[in-house]
Amino acid sequence: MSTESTTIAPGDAPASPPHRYDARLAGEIERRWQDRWAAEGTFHAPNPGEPGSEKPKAYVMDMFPYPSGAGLHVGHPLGFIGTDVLGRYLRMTGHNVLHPMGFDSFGLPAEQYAVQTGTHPRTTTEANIARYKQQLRQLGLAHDPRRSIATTDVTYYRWTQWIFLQIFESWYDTAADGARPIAELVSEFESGARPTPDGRPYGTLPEGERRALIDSYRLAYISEAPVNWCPGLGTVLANEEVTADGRSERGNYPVFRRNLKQWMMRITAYADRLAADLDRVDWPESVKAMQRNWIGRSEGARVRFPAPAGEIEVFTTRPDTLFGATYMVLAPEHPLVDRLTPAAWPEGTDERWTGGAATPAEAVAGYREAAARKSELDRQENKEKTGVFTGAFATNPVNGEEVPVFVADYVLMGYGTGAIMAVPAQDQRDWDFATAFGLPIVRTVDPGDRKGEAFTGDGPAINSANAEISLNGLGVTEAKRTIIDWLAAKGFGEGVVQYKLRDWLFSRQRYWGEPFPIVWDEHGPVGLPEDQLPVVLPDVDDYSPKTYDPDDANTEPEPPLSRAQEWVNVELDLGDGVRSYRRETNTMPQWAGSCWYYLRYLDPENSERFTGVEAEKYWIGKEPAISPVDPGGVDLYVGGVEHAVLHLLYSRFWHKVLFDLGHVTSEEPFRKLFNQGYIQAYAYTDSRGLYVPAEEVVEDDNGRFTWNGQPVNREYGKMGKSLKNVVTPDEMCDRYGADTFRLYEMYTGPMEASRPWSTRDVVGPQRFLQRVWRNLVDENTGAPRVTDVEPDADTLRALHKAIAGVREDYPALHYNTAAAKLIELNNHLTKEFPGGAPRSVAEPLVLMLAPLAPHISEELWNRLGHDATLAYESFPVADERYLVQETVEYPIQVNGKVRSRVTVPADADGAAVQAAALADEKIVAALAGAEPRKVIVVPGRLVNVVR
RNA sequence: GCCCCCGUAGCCCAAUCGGCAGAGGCAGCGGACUCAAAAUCCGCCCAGUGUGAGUUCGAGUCUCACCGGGGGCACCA
Repeated sequence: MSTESTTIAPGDAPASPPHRYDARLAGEIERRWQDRWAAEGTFHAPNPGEPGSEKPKAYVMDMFPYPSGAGLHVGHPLGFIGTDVLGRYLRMTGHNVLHPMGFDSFGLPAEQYAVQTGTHPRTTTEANIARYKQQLRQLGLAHDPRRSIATTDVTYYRWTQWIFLQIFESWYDTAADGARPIAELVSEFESGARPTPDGRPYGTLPEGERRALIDSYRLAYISEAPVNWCPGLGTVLANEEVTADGRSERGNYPVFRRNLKQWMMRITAYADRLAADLDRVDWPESVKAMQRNWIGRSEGARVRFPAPAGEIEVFTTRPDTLFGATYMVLAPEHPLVDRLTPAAWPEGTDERWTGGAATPAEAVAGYREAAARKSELDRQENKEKTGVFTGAFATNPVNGEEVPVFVADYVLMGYGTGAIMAVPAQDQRDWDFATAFGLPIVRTVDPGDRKGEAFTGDGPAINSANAEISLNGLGVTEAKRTIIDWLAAKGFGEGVVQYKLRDWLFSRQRYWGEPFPIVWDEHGPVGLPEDQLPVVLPDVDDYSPKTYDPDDANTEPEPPLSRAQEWVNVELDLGDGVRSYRRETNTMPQWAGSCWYYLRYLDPENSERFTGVEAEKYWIGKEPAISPVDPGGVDLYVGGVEHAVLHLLYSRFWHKVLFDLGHVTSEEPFRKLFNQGYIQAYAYTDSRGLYVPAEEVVEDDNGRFTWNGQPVNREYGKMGKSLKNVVTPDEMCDRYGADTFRLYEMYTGPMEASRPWSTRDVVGPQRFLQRVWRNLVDENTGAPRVTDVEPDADTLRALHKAIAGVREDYPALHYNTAAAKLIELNNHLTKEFPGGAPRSVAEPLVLMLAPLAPHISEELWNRLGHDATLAYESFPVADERYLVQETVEYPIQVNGKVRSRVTVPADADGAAVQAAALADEKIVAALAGAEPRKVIVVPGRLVNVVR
């Protein structure tokens, strides 16, 4: 009864052919080549002077990641793969390519984990970096492993501290329009070339005063500035760490605006250059626009209005409307308010102006208190104009009118002078206030038919003349120029440029950041000499800052380092004998390390200098051949648009300081910037609104989504653990291999486009690689199956068309279309050469595939008989002969609609094409004997007959 | 409220200077292979470009308005 059973038990199902390119074989190939690249140092980029550096260089770089505990998901490597493809292509076209990777490893999560568990942040950070490196390695990225840096490395942050000292020991010389060493400023004061503010000789000033004077010039300085103080977290926060309703993003604690002593960086000194030099870099217009907007350059005038308590200075962009200034407003915090306020209300004060208070002082105090209590949210949502009269008047300098002075919170202390001249006729905010308070409105620009609102457009000036000057009839631009000249001549004001940009709050009350290379004596901060660097973070028992009752605004930040008393109190000899100092206990913000890492990659082992002089010139020096105003910088910097302003602006600022001081030759850090899109993902919620595993959701025939049979809601957005829709590169490498994963990410769309992740679609790229493999390798034996047959003309045309196309697409970062062209070529091989591809086509195909799918390409190249890596092989070059067609098929349109086609020799001239078109029988029929009115022949494209 | 970007087959995406709307992939359908299925292979189907005007011999592409989506800024004088 027993028979040979042909039933195959599950588990040993007939395996696919032993040498089929599947996930298992891909994995084996990938690990083997990754090991070989590492062992041979394939991607080591030589520095100037080393063999290989004579080639043209290319510096391609990613925004480095923060190594979080969650590891990478499939969205993170998109840009990394994109730069890798470009780098590999450039290497094969004869470039010396630098493609490094590092880690932005200071940061809050490791510190918070330390607070919770007592684990040193360095332990967590290093474990996370190790995991990131492993995840990145499996993707086959051609980084130079010798140049990997982390901002938390002591050998790195030593130089972050050094750069801080450069900034601290400099001042901005507006005459020279650049930073200079502070020692030169001291010399100017000492010699008397530069007088002190009150004229006393510098040498006669007490030391404390001399120090304070010099400190007030430094590019890094201590300031008592309004900051976001969060007692619940025990730290000050950057603006972007505070939510719109005035709470901390992390922990949701109240945040208070408080004046606290903090380190600031004088980025405002560079506002003009930061704005102007945007014209010299190759960046997306949107990012340039955001930076310009952030810097907020506006041209206008300062005008002084005489008042009993002193002049009130205002900034206005519309000095042409001065004759329409009918009142003034000071910000509630304006220092002049108290002096202006008289003891009693003037006779006949409008009741709407007093806020119901008996005296001006009372009204002002009440209003200030109310304004301070208002949350950011109130101010944003409630734009109704409020304010009180100070009881004082000032004099409009153009017409001698007495105008009332108000306090109102729609004027901000932080912009301009904190005071405005109000011109209700030409400013809607002033119009609203004037209407609410019954103030006069005088039109000074002819508004045409517009009534009942401010007119902010251009038009002829009216009502704008005094005994000496008349603006009447002038347009806005002309009127501005005229009145500024008059104001300057009379000493009432002058034209100025104003910026929205503020100085950069640079200190944080945290543990896991760079310590400042600063100690304090009785007079203030002292920069440590270079030989005392690095200042190493001390070990502490408690990593948390002192926290307080979240609602208690009247508390002071106490950084974690301040408790390390034996570290804080030091005896040092800084040149005048051993003395006692206290170390600065704040740490730097996370932006510090990322401000200059692109410089350290150039020369990571340098222990004498932050980066090598020659290396800087070689990799990022100015290249006048690109443009006469080329500022230098990284050739391509790829990252997300979320860093459009802060990181990129801070980095540009530091770079310009280093340039001014002669430490670098380039003027910008990043010559070309590219924002990659995001991989997004669907997430699904059940009827209770809880997220369900996205992987398990299915779509039914009606297009509805269900999970375990129950209907679920689909949302589209980020990938995240809490959304239960994370897909990791590790999973993809296991299921398909890294090459398939790389190809999928590059193939689904152009680099700049955001797009949904779709695991289902990954089989497409996998099938393609499988087909390439099968065309070149026998799936049963693993032996190459290329032939030595001469390819036919069609095949050569297909090959060279692909080469020409791919050579255009790679450098333009159009990887999706490059891949399509390779698929097309491979499809041609599949169809025409079922017995194996001709070697003369197979080899260029492999080389062209290599940037996108490097492991399989290396393996194929090897099996085709080449021992060396293909990383330095020459990229195929198209032969023009195969790109020209012998004949061209012209579509023939009649009135723009295609009616027929004719095929003519490719070298036929316009007349011949026209003759052939008009002779076509369908066209003859369409014309029905009539003469065409016009015939348009577009060479190589089409013919359009107009009847 | 202001500014910027994007809307092309069921889905992801192509389309030089304005010149035949389709390169490629996914899904779907049919077939080959298989006892069967998976995998693999071959073939096929599918939109007139968000809407409405305008310029043009000709518009996905240029202009204007509107609709939808995304992003930035938001009392910055």
